[in-house]
Amino acid sequence: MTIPPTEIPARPVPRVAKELLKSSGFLLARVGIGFKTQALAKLEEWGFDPYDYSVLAILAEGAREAQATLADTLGLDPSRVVAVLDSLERRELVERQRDPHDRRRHVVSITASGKRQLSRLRTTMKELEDEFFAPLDAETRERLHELLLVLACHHDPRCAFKSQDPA
Amino acid sequence: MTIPPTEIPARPVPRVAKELLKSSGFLLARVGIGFKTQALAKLEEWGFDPYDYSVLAILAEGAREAQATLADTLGLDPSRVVAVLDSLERRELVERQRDPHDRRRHVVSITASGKRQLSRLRTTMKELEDEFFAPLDAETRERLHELLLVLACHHDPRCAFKSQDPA
DNA sequence: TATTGTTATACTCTATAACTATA
DNA sequence: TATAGTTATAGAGTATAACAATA
Repeated sequence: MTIPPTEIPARPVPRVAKELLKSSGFLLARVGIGFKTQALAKLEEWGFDPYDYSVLAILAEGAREAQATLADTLGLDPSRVVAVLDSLERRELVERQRDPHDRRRHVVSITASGKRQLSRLRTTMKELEDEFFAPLDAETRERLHELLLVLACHHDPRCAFKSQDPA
Repeated sequence: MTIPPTEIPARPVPRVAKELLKSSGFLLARVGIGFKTQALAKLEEWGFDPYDYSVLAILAEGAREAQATLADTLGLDPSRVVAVLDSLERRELVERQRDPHDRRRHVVSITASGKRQLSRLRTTMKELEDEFFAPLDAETRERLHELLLVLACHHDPRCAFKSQDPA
């Protein structure tokens, strides 16, 4: 039962470098990717692709969008948007119609069925968040949210809350 | 110069769905990936691959590791660790030696040159962080760091600070 | 027979660029 | 000629599994 004095223990506890744990950026990336991984796994269980939820959420708010606008919003190449919409349209969660004012354009909108699915996804994501942020109490979570929003807005103007009325 | 009243404005401001901005998990993922993207771009400017910094940081602390341990720590398949180490060894930043106690093993360690490079990378990453977190004052940054560490530890035991002394 | 590190294969993802139809 | 959407091609990245050496 004596452990032989090898140079390297057979199963040392693998640990992240302390240097990296001191880096807020590293932690931010690691935790953020951790959440995203869990979220995508959850969505996949329900038969959804990575961008489905975002697209449905955008359409539920903005009503009707051209595909190029969706591409801008999602930060995605227009050619990739096609595949996402094909998949959503096949399941009748969104609709494409020609814009009568410019027949090159497709106007995309969410269907009633799409809204119902979105509502379910919302619930699922809410549950996942409650689980993920469980170690933080409500007040702390709120504080964290504020900080993240500040950073998000600072690095991407698309995140800015702002009423769209030009009035 | 009159704007024709098309159904969809030619260039609407693309904005992220409000629903998503209300989600802490979504913000966390987005900001985290944003930082990682910037960090990788920075490292690439210096001729470094994504895992180079982590590997050097681990070796600088833990001295000598078997490749399988590195794989565990990095959450990487052993076959991928090979390529990372090949690249680092070619540049003489790390060394591989056979473990005399078990000749199947390679004992990996950082070289003097590797330590110098690590020091430069450290500085670069520090600069990037200062830039990235600029909208937050020092105290707030510290608070954010604490929260992230709590979450990181909760979801991955490898993040736990713990003295390795079995004493 | 099991384990360490390595190499080879196959698959997925995605960026790019050609293509059509409209303007 | 330029733009919106689509399709096709090629390249990078990665997971998987076979492999050689050692235990």
